[in-house]
Amino acid sequence: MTKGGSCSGDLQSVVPVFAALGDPIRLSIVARLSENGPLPTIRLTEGVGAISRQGINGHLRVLEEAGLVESARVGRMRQWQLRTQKIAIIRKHLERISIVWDARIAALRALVEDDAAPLSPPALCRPER
Amino acid sequence: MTKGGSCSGDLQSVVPVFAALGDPIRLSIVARLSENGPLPTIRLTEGVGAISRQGINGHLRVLEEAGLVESARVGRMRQWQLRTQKIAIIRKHLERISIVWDARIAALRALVEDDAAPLSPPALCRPER
DNA sequence: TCCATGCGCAACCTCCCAGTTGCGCGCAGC
DNA sequence: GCTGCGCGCAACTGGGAGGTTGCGCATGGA
Repeated sequence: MTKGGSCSGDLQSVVPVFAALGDPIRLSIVARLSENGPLPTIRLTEGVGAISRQGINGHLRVLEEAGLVESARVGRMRQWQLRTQKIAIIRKHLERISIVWDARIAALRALVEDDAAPLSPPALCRPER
Repeated sequence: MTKGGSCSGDLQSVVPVFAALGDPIRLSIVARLSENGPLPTIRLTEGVGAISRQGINGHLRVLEEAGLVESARVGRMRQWQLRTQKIAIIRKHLERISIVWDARIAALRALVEDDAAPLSPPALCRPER
């Protein structure tokens, strides 16, 4: 578990979130929930071309297990709504990756342009073994 | 193409980016590139337990097609480095989804608490048909 | 010149999952 | 009561992604 290496911490825990968003149907579900507010399953099934209710249900389960949506029975239908917490978490991870990378590239560029001794490459984490 | 509905615009174009990040190996590759700077394929193969070079190569191709990394031949090895542009794009999409949703939920909550007429639900996009 | 290294291409295999279908149940409305 | 709508569960299936193996080529160093 913690053997994955690098100091990314719990980065691996957000893999299901990215995987859940990496599907056109699921991403459109998230977008529709964001724009139209909470919706029942049957409402989400309409508007997605040529896919059964059970197919949509499977996608909703994936989104639910990833922590991106939550649901509750309202009468005889199940209402789905977004949860923005996981989205905030992956936004933070992405921000960190961008910042660390840009800083590293800037440092490398400075090293090259200053023609300094390129030995001992800078390492924010570990020298990769 | 433009039939997908909702005013999400080019949201579907970032699906491959999320799909590329939705794999533990690929996400760890991105993290290692972010932390350790540009690396050749053979270096990325080490450190990932029990997977062949071709396996890593496949993942790198996926990341490349998603626009998350780019590569160049340096001598007899292929050097890989991050591209932060697509990361910035999906950060923007995620930010928008969070903001729109939170605003909508806040408006709904205000409607309920003010006990106003709950008819004609607010719609930032379209009333979902 | 010769050898080791790192990469690219192609074929092959395995297995997981997206999607369908069928059926039954619970709730809303008449 | 009865009927219809929306949902949940289970079994089945096809296709594609992930991974390996084998081979050949180009490059760098002795």
